[in-house]
Amino acid sequence: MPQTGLLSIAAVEMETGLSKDVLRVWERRYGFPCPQRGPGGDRVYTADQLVKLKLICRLVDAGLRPGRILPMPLEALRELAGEEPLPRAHVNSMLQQAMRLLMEYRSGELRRELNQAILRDGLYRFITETAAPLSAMVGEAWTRGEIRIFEEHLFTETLTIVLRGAIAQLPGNGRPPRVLLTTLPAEPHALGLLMAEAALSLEGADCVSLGTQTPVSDIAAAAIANRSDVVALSFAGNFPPKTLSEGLTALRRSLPSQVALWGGGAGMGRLRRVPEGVLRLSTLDDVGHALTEWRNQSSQWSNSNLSGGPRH
Amino acid sequence: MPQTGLLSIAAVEMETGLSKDVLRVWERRYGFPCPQRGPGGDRVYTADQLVKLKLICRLVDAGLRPGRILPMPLEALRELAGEEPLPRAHVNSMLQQAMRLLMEYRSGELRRELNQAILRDGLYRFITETAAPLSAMVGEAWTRGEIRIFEEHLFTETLTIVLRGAIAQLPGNGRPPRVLLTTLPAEPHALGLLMAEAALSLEGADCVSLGTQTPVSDIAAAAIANRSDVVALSFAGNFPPKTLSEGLTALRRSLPSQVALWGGGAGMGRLRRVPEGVLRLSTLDDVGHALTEWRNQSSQWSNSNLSGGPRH
DNA sequence: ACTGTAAATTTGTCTTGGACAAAACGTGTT
DNA sequence: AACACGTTTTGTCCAAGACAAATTTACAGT
Repeated sequence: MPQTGLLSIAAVEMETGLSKDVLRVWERRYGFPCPQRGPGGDRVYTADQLVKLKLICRLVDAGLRPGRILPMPLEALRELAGEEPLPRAHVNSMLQQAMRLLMEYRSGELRRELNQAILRDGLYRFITETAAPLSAMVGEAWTRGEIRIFEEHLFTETLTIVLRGAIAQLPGNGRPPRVLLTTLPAEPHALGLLMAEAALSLEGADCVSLGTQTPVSDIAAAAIANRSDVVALSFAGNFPPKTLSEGLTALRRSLPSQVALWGGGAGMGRLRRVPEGVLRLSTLDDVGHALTEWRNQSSQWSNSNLSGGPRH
Repeated sequence: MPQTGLLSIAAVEMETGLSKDVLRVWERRYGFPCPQRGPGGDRVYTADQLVKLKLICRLVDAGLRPGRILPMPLEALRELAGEEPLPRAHVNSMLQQAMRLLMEYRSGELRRELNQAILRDGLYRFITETAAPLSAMVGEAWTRGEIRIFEEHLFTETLTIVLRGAIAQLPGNGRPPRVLLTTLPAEPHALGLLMAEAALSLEGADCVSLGTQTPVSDIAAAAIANRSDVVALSFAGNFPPKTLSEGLTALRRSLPSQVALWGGGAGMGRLRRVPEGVLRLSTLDDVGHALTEWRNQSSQWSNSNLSGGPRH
């Protein structure tokens, strides 16, 4: 059925991150999205409604209230979005070149270009100035419908190869802290995690990654088995804030108190209040700071106190 | 509040992966899980119920039916999980050693051991005799409850690093055919795909991977954009056969007829009838055969016929 | 004995309309 | 301004029912 451009409520949930409950209650209260119905009375959404919903999600994420913007026509929303202070940072020629290669499906050249950028700028600047902005650009381009899913997949795969290659070449001397990296079960995106791992490994931290989507209780068990000093989680921008907050709180409770809990990624930045005992890393630069901070506090603790370590 | 080990329905959804709807309908139909209620009538689950639920999830994944096992007491479930008839015959010392390292959380040593195995046996024998059987063993051990999810994650991550490293070191001279690798949207497992990519790259094929979970229409679009000669899909053993069959048929229709369609993995082996125009690769050995076959037919075609290439 | 078809069962997802608590907002007071 | 207090907004949860797809079972025809 998806060939016709029509979507079930489950598909819309997947695409937008809005729960079925929210989609239904918005329809009941504000009259949008008001989908057609299939033969069984089930909701069938159009591609246009999906586009508008995604735009609404962006605006809600930006702080606007659903009750205000949901009844508005698409034009008004576009205008609002246009007025949005666009963090469309400096788009240098390197990024544009990469986007062009991607859209022309020249993945081999893209990979070479990225690897060359690492050698030219160093891994740290590559991550902060190329990889991260490029990922954001690709995500936005997909939201705006400028590229197709398979191009986004190809980009993800290419950048993954490049980053993994770079990480593999690092000495891996295994200085403290021991960091356990993963994501919560609702977060399947691995790129942010990989960038964090690269940044941490670069500073000589002893990283172990579990990949994506590890249940909370398993993260805690793994942290203990691994004798981790730090658990680091990554959240994409569309991660539901409530789920995020609850997940972090639950994990903080399950974790021994001497194990620090760090959270990063765009989803983390969107959070109003960070749960107690959790350190927010707003940007990739914060990763380095947090590491230095941890090491300072750690040496203090080990000099003056026998038990435990830094809390966060 | 959950300091007492009590969980909301959302928390259980996150831990188990079962949707709220499923949790409610199971309770209604089978009487389990039957949580206490909070002040507002909302469900409050205990840690014990969560443990039993996770065990049930494993058994359901293994093919047992919810209606049969949900009314059973915990003891009977444990027995079932242990009894699972899985007589794993040929287990050489290398595999046992790897399993031991994994269960003792010595991931660094595991990685070294695996890399050493590549050098000792060669990449091809490593894939067929170590990586593939080991993946199966880990999957079974998880089904039987002998290892926890995070250990399975750690294994997947470690093997991924090793395989990606090996692939990166291959020359990548890009001889035909051009192969596009990915999985259907319902298949999130990447290891099988990675092993296939390694086997194909080893034979000098020109591989491009889209990672996992690409929609059918996007696979077709990508194959055209990439000028692929072959599209290769991978399916884990628990992949629903009906979905598999329909997915392959739909993809075969969307794909230009001169593009071959190959399917591999345990899920593929379970299929009774392979859709027309699809080549089944039952084992990893078949990958090499299929490649040789394709190249033979391809040279015949290009000598005797201007249009198209081999069909499968 | 095998195979294919038809009926019966199982199972996950979707539906409606109501209810509630936490968060955000607005207002008045110190 | 800063703080406490009602008010509105908003996301999540609930119940019980319905349905279609997937699976199992039963049955007929080679």
